[in-house]
Amino acid sequence: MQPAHQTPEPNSIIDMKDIVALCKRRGFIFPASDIYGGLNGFWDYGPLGTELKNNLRDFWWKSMVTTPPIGPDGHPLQIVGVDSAIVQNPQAWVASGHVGGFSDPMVDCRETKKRYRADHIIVLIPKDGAGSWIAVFEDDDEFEAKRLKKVGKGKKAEDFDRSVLVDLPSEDYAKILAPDAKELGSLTEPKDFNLMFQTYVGATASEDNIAYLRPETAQGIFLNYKNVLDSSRVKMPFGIAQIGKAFRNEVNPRNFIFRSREFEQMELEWFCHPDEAKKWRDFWFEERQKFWKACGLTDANMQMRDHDSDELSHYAKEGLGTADIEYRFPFTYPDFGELEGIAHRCDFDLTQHQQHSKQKLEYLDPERNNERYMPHVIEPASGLTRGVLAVLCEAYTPDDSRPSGVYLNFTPKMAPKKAAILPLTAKDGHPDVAEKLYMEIREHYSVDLDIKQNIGKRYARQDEIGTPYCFTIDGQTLEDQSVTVRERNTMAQERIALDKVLDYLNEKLKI
RNA sequence: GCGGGUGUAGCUCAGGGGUAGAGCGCAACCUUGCCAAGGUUGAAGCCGAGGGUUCGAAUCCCUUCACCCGCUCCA
Repeated sequence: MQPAHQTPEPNSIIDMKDIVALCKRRGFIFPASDIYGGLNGFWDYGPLGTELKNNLRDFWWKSMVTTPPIGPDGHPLQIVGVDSAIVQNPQAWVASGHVGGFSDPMVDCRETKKRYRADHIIVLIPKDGAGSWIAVFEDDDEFEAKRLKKVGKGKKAEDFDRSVLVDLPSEDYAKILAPDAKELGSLTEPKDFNLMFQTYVGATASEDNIAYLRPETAQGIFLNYKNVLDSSRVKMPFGIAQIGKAFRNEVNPRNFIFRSREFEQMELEWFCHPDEAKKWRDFWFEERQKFWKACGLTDANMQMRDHDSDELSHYAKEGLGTADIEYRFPFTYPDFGELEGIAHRCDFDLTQHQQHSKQKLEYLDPERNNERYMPHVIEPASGLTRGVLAVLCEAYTPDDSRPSGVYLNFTPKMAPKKAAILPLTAKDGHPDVAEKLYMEIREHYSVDLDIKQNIGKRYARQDEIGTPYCFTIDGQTLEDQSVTVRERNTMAQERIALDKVLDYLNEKLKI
């Protein structure tokens, strides 16, 4: 049976422009260097955005490091934190594969304006030397067959030699027919797009002192793996967590803070015996979904997706692969966008660093008859700033029935302001009582005191910034020492005792 | 990086070769008192930035920056 009224699916009707506008209007997120016209791919967090981001960050840290979850065997997990430098010895990035592999050669087609990965284009070279060279895509037989039929002049696949585009000298480009082009020689020379930001250490800029801003926080953990083992009493299995900024010189930053050039990551590297990798991968799959749900994200907008084998990273080619927790952002709707990746990195990173640094990084396990092994790593890696965006999108709730037209349905844990204290009028002693209450509550929670204008406007303002509770002092307060509590989502009110306000908040914010 | 669109007060927008307007918001005061009420007064933009044409440009031209959409890209 169909429901009488089809409610629209969550996030299907939200326009990102409205969220961006609200974020700027209310002080969540601004374009970086706004007064100079902004800078593509960079964003600043305003007063409320900073609170929101810190709430998410602190919750992650608490659930990972301060009070880690109970493991499958019933014991609490051991997880410690680090805060590593953004600039590291450049050799670290050679070992991690970022210096060599973090750049893609790209070619543009002057005719069709399309852009291709040069290392994914195969050129068919006629064995008899006659006719044009035909560019096709790697591993796309269907396209190749179609293309041959159209421009192959009767030749068959076996009449051609094959070469990857990047292996051909540039003087041959004039003979090549681009994948979607009609004319020969429309491809530009390959250009490298290195996604790592470069800088120079020291006052002089030269090849000798090039350094990079970290493109991920994960390597800072691997670099400190030995230090942590030697200085703290962790033993296998254990985790090292880090939250911090990372930088990627994205070709094309898009979608508000979803893909920006400077962003924040929350990463856990979970080290374990290779035989236990699967157990822990499955554990973290479950655990991480619980986390995002506790942040307010709903099942309807979340999905788990295993990476296809061809999209796996260099470190995850072997092993159990990678799965993403994806969120259905308004701009990806009805599809989903990555929020967190849970990867089995095998022993790739530690092995690489052991080779490049010549330091022994194997683990000597006294609980396994002194077995020496390179631990495997399960990595739940999420974007803090992406998380902020997901939480914002989830919270954004258009509602024509209320004056603000919209409210932010944050969970109390995420809400930048936990409560507002509002005297009904600016006289009759209401402000005095309100101020006294405010002085009490502000010791415990981030709370607003607002006396300006009429009560409706103040409720509307609090709705727009997602404050879950408003306490209002009115005439009755002076008679019986009670206040009203207005709950944001329902707009329903109840009366509670003035001296029970803090208890009320404690109770509501406990979860 | 390519194509298309946009860029005028905090926000949403109108206008348009002779040195800027509205609504909302904001500030103050009066009135009201439980969901953006009414009134008075006021602050706030030199029209994204740079250059050019012109006696004169925010309005025309060029360049550039940012944002949005589509492609591309996202180790």
